[in-house]
Amino acid sequence: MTAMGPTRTNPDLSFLLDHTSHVLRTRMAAALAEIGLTARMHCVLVHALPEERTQIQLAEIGDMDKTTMVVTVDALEQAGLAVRRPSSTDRRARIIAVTEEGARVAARSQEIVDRVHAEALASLPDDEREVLVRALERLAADHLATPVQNPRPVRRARQ
Amino acid sequence: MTAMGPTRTNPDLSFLLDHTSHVLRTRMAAALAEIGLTARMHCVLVHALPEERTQIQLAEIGDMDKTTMVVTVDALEQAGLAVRRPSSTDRRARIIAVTEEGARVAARSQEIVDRVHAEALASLPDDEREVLVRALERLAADHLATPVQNPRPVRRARQ
DNA sequence: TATTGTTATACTCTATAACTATA
DNA sequence: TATAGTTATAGAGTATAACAATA
Repeated sequence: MTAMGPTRTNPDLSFLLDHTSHVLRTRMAAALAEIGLTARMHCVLVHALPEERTQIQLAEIGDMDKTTMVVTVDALEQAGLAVRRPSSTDRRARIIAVTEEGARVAARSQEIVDRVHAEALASLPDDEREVLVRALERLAADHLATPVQNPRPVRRARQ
Repeated sequence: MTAMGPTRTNPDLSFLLDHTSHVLRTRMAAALAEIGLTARMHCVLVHALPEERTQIQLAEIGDMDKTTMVVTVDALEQAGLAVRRPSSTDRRARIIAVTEEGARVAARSQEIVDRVHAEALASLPDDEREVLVRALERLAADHLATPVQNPRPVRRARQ
């Protein structure tokens, strides 16, 4: 959200992407909160629904750490939307099984997500809408596909 | 970075904006780190340069908290790029004055910012590039102008 | 030895609260 | 009373380390 410079000839792509993604995220969080979900809970729910998937597989899909997945699945279990089931093929792994209530909620949350996206896109002229999505998909697939590794802080062993 | 759903008919605008803004941010951080700057330091530097501005004014421009501005200005002072000067009109306020070295660095950092943006935009076809920027500007100005206030956690007084 | 999931916690980031000096 | 800037720190988020069970 930091304005990267006052130049008017060069569009501030950083600001535009940061601002729009941030505001859309707040809108999405508010809309999903109405049915008691976070974006992560929604993500896990909809990807656990069509196929038997383990926590690690769901973590990869949602680009979460496995420890973040633990708390997300905890929240889904507490809400009665999913349960951990032992995998039949790997006794270390847990399948995340969506409950009936979870499936109903997932349908509603996907409607909410689609509606929030559609509302944003509907605010654009038809021609801009299509090109925006195509250009973002191109950036995400090519030039802005992979994060650059920035130097991380060291982490000491726990006492 | 959480995929919002598997629907192929509805583009996942959340993912596209989150992913592209995140990756661009890592590229920008890496590029600016080569001359010892963070994005915030760059932002304060370039906006302090053309005009006498106080910390509060710079905080508003960069959408930072005033406490975040304190540490950012601390970093600029330690790097010898800016100094705090008392305002001649308000003895509470501090003008952030950019040093000569700071002005040189600001010119270089603005080049870096423009280059990183230009590289991203150059990866798109000409027609997509223009429309992408126009559509993002429209979203940032209209439908995605203002963050929605999500319920905040309470904060107790310190002991 | 490597991997899944878990717990505990170190670390960062952000912003609130409290404070001083001044308006 | 309100505001600019500062300090201290609460709280959230994230991710690393260590571990148990299993591959």
